[in-house]
Amino acid sequence: MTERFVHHHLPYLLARASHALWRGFEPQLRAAGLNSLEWRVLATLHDSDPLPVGQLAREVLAQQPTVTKTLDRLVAQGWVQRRADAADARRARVALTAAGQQHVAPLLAAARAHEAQRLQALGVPDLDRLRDELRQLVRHFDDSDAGVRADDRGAT
Amino acid sequence: MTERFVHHHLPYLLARASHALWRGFEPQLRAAGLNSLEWRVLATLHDSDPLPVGQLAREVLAQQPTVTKTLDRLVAQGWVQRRADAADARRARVALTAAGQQHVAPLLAAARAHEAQRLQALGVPDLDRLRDELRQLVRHFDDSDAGVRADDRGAT
DNA sequence: CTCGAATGTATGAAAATTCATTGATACTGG
DNA sequence: CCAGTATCAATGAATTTTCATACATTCGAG
Repeated sequence: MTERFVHHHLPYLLARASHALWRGFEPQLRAAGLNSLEWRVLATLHDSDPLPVGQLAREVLAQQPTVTKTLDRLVAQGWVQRRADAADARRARVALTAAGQQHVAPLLAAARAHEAQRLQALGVPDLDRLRDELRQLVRHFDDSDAGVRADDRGAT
Repeated sequence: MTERFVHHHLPYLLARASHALWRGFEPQLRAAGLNSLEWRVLATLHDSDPLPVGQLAREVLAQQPTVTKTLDRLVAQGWVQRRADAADARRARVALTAAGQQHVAPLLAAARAHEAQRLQALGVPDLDRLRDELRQLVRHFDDSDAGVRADDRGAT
């Protein structure tokens, strides 16, 4: 073999890169009383319309029961609320409370600062292009995988 | 705000991209009796020299006690072995057994095939450049963060 | 040498996640 | 309408991960 598997394998490289960039931020999350998933939930909700649990789970890359229990904790803290969905009684609509907004706001600023600080002096020539490519990749698969799910429904 | 936080934030974009690319492979892992971390451990070890537990933990993006317990499971399955380190009795040297090699081999092939299949027909112009940039980013931070750790040692 | 600090891994209790399933509501064809 | 099926979220038991700490070994100063 010419080089190690894990250095070719794109899903792993992406995860490594994510982890490397993020490294060092965990203490600030801990200080705010959040684990990674709770942070992703709050960060996702802070500038989103109220989301159903299942969709939120997909956005934070977690499974639905995990998110349900994470929400239980965040609701208990008073940072999140579940509202009824007007059109569908099975659905919950999840949103931040005012306290939740206030709690994440400084963390969002800190996360942006942390990212900027880590990226500067990094030799990647065109970060904006990188971001665009990643967005494109994510969108492509999110769309086509959703298509597959819909096909399954139809075909069954 | 012009766009959602999570669509700007590079660590999150990278994680999303990793997840999107990888999606659909989990059933094959399940079929092989592995969870994600166990898979990463086997994939990392299969083309590596025997690694100490701590270094392995960094490579698979997990914490040391998590890896210790994952190794216990993999050893119990007969896929991994811990050997003594000649130079340092505190260290374990972790390596695949022959059975472990045989167990991962088809998964590695399947993972490569899965990646190729997902990437084809994807509109990212230069995937090799993307890979290079990610490798560069990972290496930069792995090195500089290791430097920080060493500095800490010295300064304390 | 020897003592004190540092490092590498393991361990145990607590917490979070996962898997499988349930309960409740919505949709669809007849 | 109604029955059958699909979807959404919650639940409980089992598994995994985490946090804090312990144990053993190595390192370094004197």
